[in-house]
Amino acid sequence: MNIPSKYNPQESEQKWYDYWMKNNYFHSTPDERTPYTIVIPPPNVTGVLHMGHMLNNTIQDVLIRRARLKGLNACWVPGTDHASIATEAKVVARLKEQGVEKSDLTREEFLKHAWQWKEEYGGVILEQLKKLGCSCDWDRTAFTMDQHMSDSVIEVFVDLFNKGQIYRGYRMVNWDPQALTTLSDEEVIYEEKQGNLYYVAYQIVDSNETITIATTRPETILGDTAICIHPQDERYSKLKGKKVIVPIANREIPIIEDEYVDMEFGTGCLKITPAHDINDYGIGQKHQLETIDIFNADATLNSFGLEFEGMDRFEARKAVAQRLEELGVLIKKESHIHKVGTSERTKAVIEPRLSDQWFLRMEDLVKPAIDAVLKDEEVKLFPSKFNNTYRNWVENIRDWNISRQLWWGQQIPAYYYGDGQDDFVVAQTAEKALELARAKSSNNDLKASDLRQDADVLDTWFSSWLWPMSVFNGILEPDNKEFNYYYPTNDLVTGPDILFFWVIRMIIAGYEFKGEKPFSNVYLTGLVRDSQRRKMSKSLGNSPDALKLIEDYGADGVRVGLLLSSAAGNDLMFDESLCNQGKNFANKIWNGFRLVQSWEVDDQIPQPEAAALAIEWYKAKFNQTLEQIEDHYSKYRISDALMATYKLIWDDYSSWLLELVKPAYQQPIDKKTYDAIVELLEGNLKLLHPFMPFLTEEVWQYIKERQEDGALIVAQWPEGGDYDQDLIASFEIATEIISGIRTIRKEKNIPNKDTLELFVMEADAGYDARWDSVLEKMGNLSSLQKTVAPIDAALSFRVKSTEFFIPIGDAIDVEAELEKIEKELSYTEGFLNSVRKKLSNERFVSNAPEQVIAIERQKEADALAKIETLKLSRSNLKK
RNA sequence: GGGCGCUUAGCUCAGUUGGUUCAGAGCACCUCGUUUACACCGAGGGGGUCGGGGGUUCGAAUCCCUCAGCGCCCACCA
Repeated sequence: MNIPSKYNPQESEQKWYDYWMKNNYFHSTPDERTPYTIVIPPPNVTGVLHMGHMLNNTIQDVLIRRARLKGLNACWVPGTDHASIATEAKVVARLKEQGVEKSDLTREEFLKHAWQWKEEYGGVILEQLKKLGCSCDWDRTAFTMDQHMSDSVIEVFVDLFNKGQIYRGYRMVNWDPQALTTLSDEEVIYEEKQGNLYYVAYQIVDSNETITIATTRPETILGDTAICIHPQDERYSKLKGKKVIVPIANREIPIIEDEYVDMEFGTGCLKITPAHDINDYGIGQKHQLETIDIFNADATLNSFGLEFEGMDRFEARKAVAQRLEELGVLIKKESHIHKVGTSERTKAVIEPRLSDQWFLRMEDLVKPAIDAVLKDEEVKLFPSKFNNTYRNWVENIRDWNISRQLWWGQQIPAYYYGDGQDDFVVAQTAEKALELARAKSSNNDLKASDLRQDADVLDTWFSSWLWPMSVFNGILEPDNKEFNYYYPTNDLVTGPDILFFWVIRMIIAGYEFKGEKPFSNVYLTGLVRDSQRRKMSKSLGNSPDALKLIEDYGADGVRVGLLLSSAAGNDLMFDESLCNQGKNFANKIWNGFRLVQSWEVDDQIPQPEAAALAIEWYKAKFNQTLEQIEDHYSKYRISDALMATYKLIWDDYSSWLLELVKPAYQQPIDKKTYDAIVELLEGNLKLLHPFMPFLTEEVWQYIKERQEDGALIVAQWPEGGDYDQDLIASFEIATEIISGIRTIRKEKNIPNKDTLELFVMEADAGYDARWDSVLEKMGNLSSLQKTVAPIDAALSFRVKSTEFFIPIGDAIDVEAELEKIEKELSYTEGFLNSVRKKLSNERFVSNAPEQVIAIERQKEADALAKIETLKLSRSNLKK
C-alpha cells in the first residue's frame, strides 16, 4: 500500500462525511441509553458562516462526538432562526433593487417574497456547518417559523395573555426609524458620539427676562410642553408659576418644578419634551403635560415641525439651531460627548417614541430563573464569572416589549372588533377569536370580517426562547416521548453577547412552561477577534473566509486552530497560523500512522525488552493523560483537553514510543509489539476524534480494514484506569539521561549513527537499571556499564545525583569541563545554602507542616550528594 | 455613575486551598541536523525581579491595601 507522505484533507473530508450520513450515525431516536442533547444556537436563516460560528459549533461538535463515543445517545439538533428584523431588511433591500417598495405590496405578497428568500439562502449556513464536520442530526433540522414552531409561539402568547402576564400598553419604546419598528432595550447599543450642547433662551411671558436651558436636541424644542426647574433652586425661585414662550413655535408653556432636575448640569434648567425623551415622558405624566409628537415614523418632522416639516431629524437639528441663532436666542454652543442609543441591527439612532405595544411582565416569570443559576446551581455557567452579570440582569429586569412593526414573523394573535381600548380578544385562531369576541362584546352578529388581527409580529427572541422545548414539540404536546426523553438538554454553547437575549429567557421559559430547566450547563465562548484584538466585522474586512480556511488547512486543522487558544470566556485572538499548527498536527499523526503501517510483521521474532518497557510506560502515560483530559472536559476547558491530547500524541507517542519500538531500517517488527502499537494508536484516535473527526476516521478505517468492526465515530471511548506513577516518574529520569547523551553528541558533533559507550557511577543508589535497554536504543549505545571510579578521558553529566561518563577518543577539553563543573557546583552550593537557611530558621521548622520540612530535608540531601559527585569529578579532572 | 474581571517569557495563555512538582505550556526565536514516518520534521538552546509600591507571614505570582493601565456588563443627566 502506497500512502502519500502528506495528509490530504479535501479528499477524506467529503468521503467520510458522506459515509457518516449514509450510515445515519448523526441521527438519534429515543432508546434505553442515557441521552446527551445539545440544541444549536440557531443562526440567522440568512446568515453565512463566520468565525464565531466556527468556534461555537466546533465546540459543540467536540462535546457531541465525545458523548457519542462515551456511549450516550447523542443528539444535536440543528436549525435556523427567522431573525425578523435582519431578514426583513434584506428582503426589503432586494425588492428595492428590483424596483419594488415594501409599501406597494400586501402582507401576503411580501411574505411570499420572504419565504422565497428563505428557500434560496436559508440552507447555506447549515451546509457550511457540514463542511466543518458538525455531526448534527439533520433529520431534526428546525426553523423558528416551521408550522409547529410558530404554533408553539402563538400558544405561549395566548397562555401568557390569559395568565395576565402579557399586556398592551401605550408606552415610550425604542424606535428604529430605519427598520420602522420598535426594539427591546437589549437591542439598543449605546455609542459615544460627539454632539453639541445648545444653550437656548426662552422668553418669559409678560416679562423682558429670559430663562436659558441646555439641550442636545434643539429640534425637539418644537415639541416642548414645559420648562422644568428644581424646587430648591434659588436662582429660579422667582420664576415659579410663570410661563415661557417656546422659540420658533411661539407657544406658551408652563415652568414646572421637579426634583429630577440636576442643578449642576447645564443651566440647571430643563426643557420637557414628553414625546421624545423617556425621562421627559415620566415628568410629563407626573405633571399632566401635553404631549406633542413632532416626528413621523421615519423620524422626519411632521406638521408640528412647522416650517421644518419633512426634514430629517438631523437635518432639522442644524436648521433649527440656525434659526435659533437668527432669532438671537441661541446663547452658546458647546461641544459635548454623550451616549446615543443605536439599533443593533440597522445601526440607526434610536428614537424614543410613544406607541401602542405589547409587553411581557417579567417580575414573576424571572424568579425561578434567578434561583436556578444563583442558588441551586441547576444551571451552571462556564466560566462562572458570568454569574455576576447574570445576577445584575435578572435582578433589574424590566418588562419585555415583544411586538415588532414587521411582517416577517409570528403575527400577534390579538383581534380587534371595535375602536375601544379593550375591544380586542386574544386567541390561537380567527375562529376562536370570533367566538370570544362575540362573548366579550355581547354582539352575536359579529362576523369574521369584522375582526382585524393586530398587524405586528412578535420579537424573534419570543420564538427562540422556546427553542429547546419547541424543537421537540414540547409546547404543543408536553407529554410526547421525545420531549420527555431529550429535555432538559445537557449543554448549551453560545457567546456571552446573547446571554440576556436568549440564554436567560430560555431558562425563564423552561421553568414557566415545563417547570424544568432547559439545560444543565452553559458554556460561554469568547468573541473571536483578529490578531490586533479588533472585533471581527464585515466592515473592517478582517474576518477570514471560513470556507477558504477549511480549503487551505482542512476542517480538522481549522478546528484545532480555533480551539488551541480559546479558553472559555476569553476572547480568542484568531491568527491563521494557528490553523497551520492544526494542519501540521494532522500531518504528524498521518505520518505516525504511515510508519506503523509500513512495518512488516514477523511473528517469529521475540519482543525486544525496550519495546515491552516502552509499551508498558505508554499505557500508564495514556491513562494518566486521560484522567487529565476528563478533568479538563468536566470544567469545559476544551482547549486544555486538546493540548493534553496534542502533547500525548506528539511527544509521548510519536517522539518516545514510536522511536523506542521502531525496528532497525528494513527490519521487521515482532507481532506482540505491533499489535500493542496498533491498539495504542486506536486509543489515541478515540481521544482525538472529537477534535479532528475526519483525519482520525480516515486512519481508523485504514487500520481497521480487515476487522470490520465499525466506524470510529461510534467506537467506544477508552475506559482509563489505574496507572503506575512511579513508572512514569522513573521513565522521566531515563529521558533526562537520554537528553544528557544527546547534548554531548551535539556539543561534540558526534553523529547519531556513531555508537557511544556509557558508564554509570555504580555508587549512586538512585539509578534505576530497568531502563538500560531503553537508554541503549535511544542513545545508540554500544555498551552501558557500571563503574566504581570516574572514567578517564570521558565527558560527564549528571542526572539527579547520578553521574554518567561517555569516553571519547580525542583528548577532552579539561578546562571547559572544569568550568562547566564549577558553574554547576556553585549553583548547587547556592541552592544548598538557601535550603539550609530555611531549615535553620526556627520559626519555619516550628510552623511549617511536616511534609514541607521533609521536602526541604530531601532537597538538602540531594544537593549534598550532587555536590559530592561534582567535587569528585573536579578532582578527577585535575589529576 | 454602579458592578465585574484582567495585567505572568516576543505572542496567546495555565498556575485550584500561600509551601514537593513554582516560575510553566504551546507558538515564535536561536543553533545543529536532510538518519531510513514526517523539514508540515528531529535534537539541543536562550528567554520572565509574575504591572508599580506597600503590608501580613517562617514563607507571596497566590492573601490585604494602594497606584497605574486595559477590558466587559448595566444604567444614563438634558
